[in-house]
Amino acid sequence: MLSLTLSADQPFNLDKTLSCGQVFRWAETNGWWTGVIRDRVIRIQQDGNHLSWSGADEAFIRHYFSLDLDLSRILAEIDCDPVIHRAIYACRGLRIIRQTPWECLVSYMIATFTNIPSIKRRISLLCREFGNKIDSGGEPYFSFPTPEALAGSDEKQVRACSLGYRAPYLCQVAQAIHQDPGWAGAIRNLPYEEARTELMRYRGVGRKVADCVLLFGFERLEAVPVDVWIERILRQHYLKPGEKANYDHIRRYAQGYFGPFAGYAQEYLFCMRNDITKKE
DNA sequence: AGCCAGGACTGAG
DNA sequence: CTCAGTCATGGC
Repeated sequence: MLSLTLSADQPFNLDKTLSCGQVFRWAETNGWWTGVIRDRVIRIQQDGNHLSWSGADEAFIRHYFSLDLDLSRILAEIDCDPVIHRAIYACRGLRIIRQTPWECLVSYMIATFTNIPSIKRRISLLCREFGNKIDSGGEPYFSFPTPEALAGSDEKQVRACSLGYRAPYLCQVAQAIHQDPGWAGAIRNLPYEEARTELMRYRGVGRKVADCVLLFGFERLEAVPVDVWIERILRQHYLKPGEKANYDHIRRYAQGYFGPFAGYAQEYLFCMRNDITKKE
């Protein structure tokens, strides 16, 4: 068991970070979060400014949770109105996790046109079916399937993970990336708009999925994924009533309004989606 | 029971 | 370019 003490000027909230819907493979049981990263089971707990965990070294934990970023400065920069201010107050310490591009891409392809509990369930089935079993004493855990494992699988078997019409997209992207191991490096070297266009060449990857992958998998903190919730929030609190605005209008508005860390603003607003949207 | 969900694709205008 | 129809599934 390892531990570290967070400095006072470095806000971090483990619960918000793992429960806000950016990652889908962590589960909490009486205070302890358990997740699988690469081939390792990680258990972690926060008690005030104290972080305790097993399954990884400190450098990995700091990197994964972006503890090296000056979050106070980022939050100060996006804190431009009462709506986002309230979200920052409520979710302070939420950090955007550095996911691996492959897992992030597949996860958000699965995340189209569904809800978060279903996404978690489907990814869990996918790992159980195509990942490697990890012995950790108690219940079995499974690693995320490699491109190779998915590329060589039967589409029907993939579909059986409740994936529906997404199954052929997953098989295709797995084959493409298995044949092109340098895909992530190539995208990492491109400017935002070009990286986005490149990601959208994969079938099943549209604007929203591409923005999620850039934000959560490639550290493009200016990326603003616009899902139905973010669109609702922006229309209700930021855009003019009835303003005609398609995806890219809304995305660019948020990027211009919140600046280079607009992705953080997006995630804080998403975290507050149930409190700041009125249903009618 | 029916509506909705971290959308993408296709074809028509 | 916009717009509607369609896609497969489960949560609530």
